[in-house]
Amino acid sequence: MTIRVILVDDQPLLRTGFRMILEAEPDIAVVGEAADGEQAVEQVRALQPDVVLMDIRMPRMDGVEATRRIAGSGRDGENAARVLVLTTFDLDEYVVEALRAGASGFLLKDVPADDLVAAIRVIAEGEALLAPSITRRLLDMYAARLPSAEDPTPDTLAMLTEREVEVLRLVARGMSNAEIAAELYVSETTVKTHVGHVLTKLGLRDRVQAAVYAYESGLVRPGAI
Amino acid sequence: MTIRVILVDDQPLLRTGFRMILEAEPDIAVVGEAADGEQAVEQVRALQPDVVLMDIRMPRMDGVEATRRIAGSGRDGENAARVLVLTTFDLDEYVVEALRAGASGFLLKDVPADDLVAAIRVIAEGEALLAPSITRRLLDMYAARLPSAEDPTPDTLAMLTEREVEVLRLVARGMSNAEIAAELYVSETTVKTHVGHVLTKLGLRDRVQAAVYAYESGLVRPGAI
DNA sequence: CCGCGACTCCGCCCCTGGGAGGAGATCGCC
DNA sequence: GGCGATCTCCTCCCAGGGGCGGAGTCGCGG
Repeated sequence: MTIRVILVDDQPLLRTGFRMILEAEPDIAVVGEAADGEQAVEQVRALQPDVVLMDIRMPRMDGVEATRRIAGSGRDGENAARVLVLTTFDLDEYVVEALRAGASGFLLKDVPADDLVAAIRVIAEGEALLAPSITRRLLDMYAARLPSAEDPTPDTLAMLTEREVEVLRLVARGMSNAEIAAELYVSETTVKTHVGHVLTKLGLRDRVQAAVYAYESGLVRPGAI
Repeated sequence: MTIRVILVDDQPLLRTGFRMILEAEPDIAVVGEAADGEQAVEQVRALQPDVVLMDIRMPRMDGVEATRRIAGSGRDGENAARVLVLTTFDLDEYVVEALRAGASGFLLKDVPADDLVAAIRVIAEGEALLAPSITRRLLDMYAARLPSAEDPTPDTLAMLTEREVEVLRLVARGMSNAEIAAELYVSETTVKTHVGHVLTKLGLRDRVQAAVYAYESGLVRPGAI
């Protein structure tokens, strides 16, 4: 059971290099090459590979979009090709976008040949694999995102009184001062006071920013309405 | 420059096994052992290791909490020990919790000795590393989060023109009409027109509701700012 | 007891925001 | 060519939002 691989990179030399590395492995076969995203999508459709080695920076259609087309098609069709993304630098934007696009792996181009081959085998089995520096970044984002969700008290939010948080929640539901007043059985003036306090305490300008802050801080979250 | 490691597991036999594997490496030294979370935290404080090999299931204080204490202390103190979590099963809850707690790595206990040693070296360098099956799960969660953002078209949103969506995004970042105008190089009047169209098309009253809608529809999501 | 913080309420003033209504430019499609 | 959609810009109007200053009640803790 050989692993069918397609190489996608706009530099022919690089493709040749990878091909030589991979052809040396008995269980891996390079069945196709592509120089840009559009070709890649066509090749994948035509050749039904197991793994696509994808450069992220390419002309015509970039690697992210190509990854989306290829990996995304797995939802309807059964056997989608797994995409292993390669890049020279570990630029944030590309990493995040590629992973969201459904890539199964992400390696830097300076990866040792052994690691590349090992990565292809892992990915062909349906697992996933990231370069350590990227894993680290992912985990950082992961760790950074949740503290704010577990205890929705990112410092500044802790300065608000109970009532102010209550008002902020209602602001974040798009309610006007009058509506909030009716909801809380207080006068509109009182609501304005609370809103004012929230704004000054959080260093915000208007209720729109307050609503945004409520979502960003995790105080309210999508779907909770 | 040897890597100082502490082993944390409630099974003495397992600790001995790991110790034998690691002591065979010239650049790794096992400087301590602990049988539960509380001991682990003490040992880390006392011995200042580089890497903590942590079992996730333990009496007294579980691995997640211990990880939180150890990795979390890195925010104030400078050199926090990196935590490499080990587990028998790749149970979702533990994985997610441990990663959120700040673990730098996650491996299954059936990992080959070579891989374990390699993982410790990677983590000692400040990078991160996950078992492929866990990487896969992480990416799936990652990718699963986006589909709703890829087609942010809960019917009504589809009625907006490209420009209107663009304006809506900026409104959802708390920007005023004047700021949006500056950002898009158009007049404030134009922005007001677009905002007005967005409101009427979506059946909303003001820009606050528009911002809320942007979050609720998945057009923008927390953390994406 | 007195101070302090939280919550409540008032009036005044100004500015942003949003509605109404119109208009010119470009593009693509019939 | 004509038509619709999109994007752009304008004026007039006024209600709501937010800053500012002031003030009253309650409960807690020094």
